[in-house]
Amino acid sequence: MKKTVLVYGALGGVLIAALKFVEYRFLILERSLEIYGGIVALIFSALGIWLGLKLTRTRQTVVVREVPVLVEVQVGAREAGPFTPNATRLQQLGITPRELDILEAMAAGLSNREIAAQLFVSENTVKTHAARLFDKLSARRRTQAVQRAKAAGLIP
Amino acid sequence: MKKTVLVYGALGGVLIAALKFVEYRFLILERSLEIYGGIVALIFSALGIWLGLKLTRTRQTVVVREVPVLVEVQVGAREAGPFTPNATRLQQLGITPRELDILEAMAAGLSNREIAAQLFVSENTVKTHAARLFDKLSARRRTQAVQRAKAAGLIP
DNA sequence: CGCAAAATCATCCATTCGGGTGACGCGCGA
DNA sequence: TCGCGCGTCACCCGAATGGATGATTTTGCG
Repeated sequence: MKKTVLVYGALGGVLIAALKFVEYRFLILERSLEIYGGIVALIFSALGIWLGLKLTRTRQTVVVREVPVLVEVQVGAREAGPFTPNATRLQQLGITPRELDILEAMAAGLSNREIAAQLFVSENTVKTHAARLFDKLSARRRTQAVQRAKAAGLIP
Repeated sequence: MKKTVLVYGALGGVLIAALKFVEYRFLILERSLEIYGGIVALIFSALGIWLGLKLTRTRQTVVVREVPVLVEVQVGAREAGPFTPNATRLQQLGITPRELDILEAMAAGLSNREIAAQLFVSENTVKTHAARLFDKLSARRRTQAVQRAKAAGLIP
């Protein structure tokens, strides 16, 4: 909600400026009021449309058609075997093996408590590992951490 | 669709009339140019924004023709073009377009508050959508929801 | 038009997360 | 042997999240 207000505020500012500008150029002409209004209206509706589109990008219409899929295609050269995390990136980020454990469990959608139970440690321990992970991954939430870890190739 | 066009047409007419009206009333006043222009600009930018949002909302227009799907494994989702969520599964789970929005934002690691800001709704709304999502995905946590959504091919 | 689904917003409450801090033990290498 | 990295655990506190409802508005469709 605050954002909308800000947008409108900025819009207002631009508007005033534009008005001042246009005003000086058209003030000479006599019957320019309609033209003036029309132009302003056009400009601003275009602007509005553009703004609306801009704000809600990636809103592509989903035209989906189900096609019978018989065989799964191994698209990329994804190895069929077990996933091996990118060791280079692991070292770059300074992520320890234990932290990787927590990361994987986290990506599986487990809560701290469940991770603790699975790894036979206390919930507090999981939390410290998690905190260090967030720090190293520059994440503030676990979903974000998972997302970045996936992007970095640390987890499948 | 035709209806909407008609509505827009009528709206345009009304606006023109309103413009004329306002014009005559303000023509007497001397320094009304800014006010007049401002009003017009405001109206039309608002209209434009609304229109833009409206137009880009035509998602889900074409729905699926159900085809028996035998095997369907979403392996290593290579970005071979824009991702299209599995509409069949979407319908099976009864997930609405808006909920999908929340799901995507959630997968991107955003907090409820951030999602609310991005989609221009209140945090409470995001929470209700999220709650319904958890219900439909049988998830208890957002990480779990994301994980299952990925597994179901709902998100990249 | 009128219904049903979807979307929006709200409130209350319990749980979970995340941040910060401090501490202890173990193994390894300088 | 000492320092250091790593793993472990604890406590506190504020913020975020999830659950349960209820309500209203918008929208799509017959």
